[in-house]
Amino acid sequence: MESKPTPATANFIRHFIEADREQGNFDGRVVTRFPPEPNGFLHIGHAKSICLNFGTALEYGGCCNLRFDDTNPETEDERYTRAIEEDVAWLGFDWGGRAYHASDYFDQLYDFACDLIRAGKAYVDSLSADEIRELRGTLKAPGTDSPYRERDVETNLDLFRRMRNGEFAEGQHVLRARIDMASPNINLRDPTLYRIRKAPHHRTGDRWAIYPMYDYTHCICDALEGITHSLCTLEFEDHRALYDWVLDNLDVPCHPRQIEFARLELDFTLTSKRKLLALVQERRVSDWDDPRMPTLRGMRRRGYPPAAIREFCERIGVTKKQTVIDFGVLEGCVRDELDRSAPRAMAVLNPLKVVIENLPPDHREWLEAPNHPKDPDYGTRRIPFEREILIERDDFMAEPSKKFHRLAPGREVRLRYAYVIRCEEVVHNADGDIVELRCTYDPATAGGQTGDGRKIKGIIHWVPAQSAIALEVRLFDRLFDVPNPAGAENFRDHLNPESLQILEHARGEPALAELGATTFQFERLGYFCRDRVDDRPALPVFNRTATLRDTWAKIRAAGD
RNA sequence: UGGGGUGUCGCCAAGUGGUAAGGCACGGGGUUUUGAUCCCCGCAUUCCCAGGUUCGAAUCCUGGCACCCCAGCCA
Repeated sequence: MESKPTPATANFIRHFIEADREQGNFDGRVVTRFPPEPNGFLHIGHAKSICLNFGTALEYGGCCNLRFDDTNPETEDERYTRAIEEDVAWLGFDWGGRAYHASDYFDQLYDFACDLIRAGKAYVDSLSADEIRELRGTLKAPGTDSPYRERDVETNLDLFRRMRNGEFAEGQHVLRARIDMASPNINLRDPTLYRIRKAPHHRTGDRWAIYPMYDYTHCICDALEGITHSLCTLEFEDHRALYDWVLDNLDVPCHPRQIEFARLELDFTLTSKRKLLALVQERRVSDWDDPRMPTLRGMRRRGYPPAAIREFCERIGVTKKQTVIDFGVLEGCVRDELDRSAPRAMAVLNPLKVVIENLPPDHREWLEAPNHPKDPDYGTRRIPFEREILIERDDFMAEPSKKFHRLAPGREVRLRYAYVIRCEEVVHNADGDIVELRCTYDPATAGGQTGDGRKIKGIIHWVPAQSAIALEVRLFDRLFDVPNPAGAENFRDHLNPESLQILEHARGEPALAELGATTFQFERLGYFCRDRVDDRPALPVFNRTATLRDTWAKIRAAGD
């Protein structure tokens, strides 16, 4: 990318950071954090946050921490933590060993809560959840003070200690901030700080019977880690007042600035952990890393290079307005990156046999082809040229349309990296289907020349019939091709994996295996990922010659 | 008149009083042993609407309109 008119760090965030630096806030440091809750796998939406947080820190010479927001023991699990670390690393970011957990701070969080109680800023409420909701008021009507709001400090301290010791049942008490039940901002109507949970925590076991809430925890963790700019999504805008209230009323080392940005929305794509989890549990997909999943690991198996996802995050920008990004933008980034980095090979999806009549039956000639059209560092591979070859069925038309310049009766076409052939005869079976083409080749046309200077417009890919190996692959439609993303029941109709054979020319050739790449571009067909899906390679991205949708329709029609 | 946000090309997005960047998509042309890539060229007299201030407004003021978020002991 030569010019980057819209870099990963949003300009509106830069304004805040630069204003802070001019005023000497945070000693000019910039420290961010990526704070996932370990209750699911990372998806494309998280990639935006990761790129923003790490990108911003990098831009200002700061650093970015990884922090697991593990304050809800009921939904979280250690396996997610490891997966998240792997995915962030795969995306290309380094948290420099600073991987923290909110649970690391449980003791300090508890002490701070006691400080709040002693300052008369928090109290133990013994109302039920329903009663609390009742007294909270509505969007338009103010709330009402709890009858327990005026409990004295000693009682509160004692109750809170006993809550921690597990002396009470879940729901019996709760610790609340003492702010303002009449606040127009509902988050300030004495929000819950701690609730009783008897569930074991994946890291602290059964050491705790109470767990802190997000609003109380996040700001303190930020402060303790010396975070300067706490970037989060738009729905937390209303929570900023609470974020600031907690820090203003506690003796913490610093007061980070919370800045909100719009979360990613990609059309046709689900970015709701709940729905993705449902897909896995209902076996609509094989697992979280199924290539149809919009998870980072799904995309990895689909063949998306991490650089493409980073570029995507840069192209879409970061603002405060909620938008829907065209899926094509992501695909474009993937194609651009793959065009740059994917080794090339030839394969045929829907074969049509071609017999080259002026070649002896035992003919085998080794032709050399570059593995990348622009980068010689990718080396070359050798392809056997034989009397019988296979070409793509729709590279031949019995009655060519005006714009069609590939093979047709009496016409010539170049076999990529090989010779020009002419179609002399079309062989049909009893049903009238085309089963074979009889052609002749022009020995004078090696190396891209034609000998007599005639121009050949069409170039098609091919595979030697005897030497080629069959490879079963699976075709996948777009990720979550759902007209109405809200309706999960629509999935079934759109998640239709199909398998088919491709014939790869590379039997006995080490080229593909030795290149070390996971994704290859097959000439004029698209990009194939060699990562395994149900023991078969997945066929992921398509170039414009054959879009995924078109190919799908084609395969279906051919299969009927 | 509950509070908090957002409105610039089909989709993103710069712009912060000086006369509408850029990307994607799209259209046209050229190169090409992938109808790919690559390279040119085109693509908002106008910034949600209506008034106002100003020599000058997407940017300031006033009044509307539209859309999103908030009443978890989730994050």
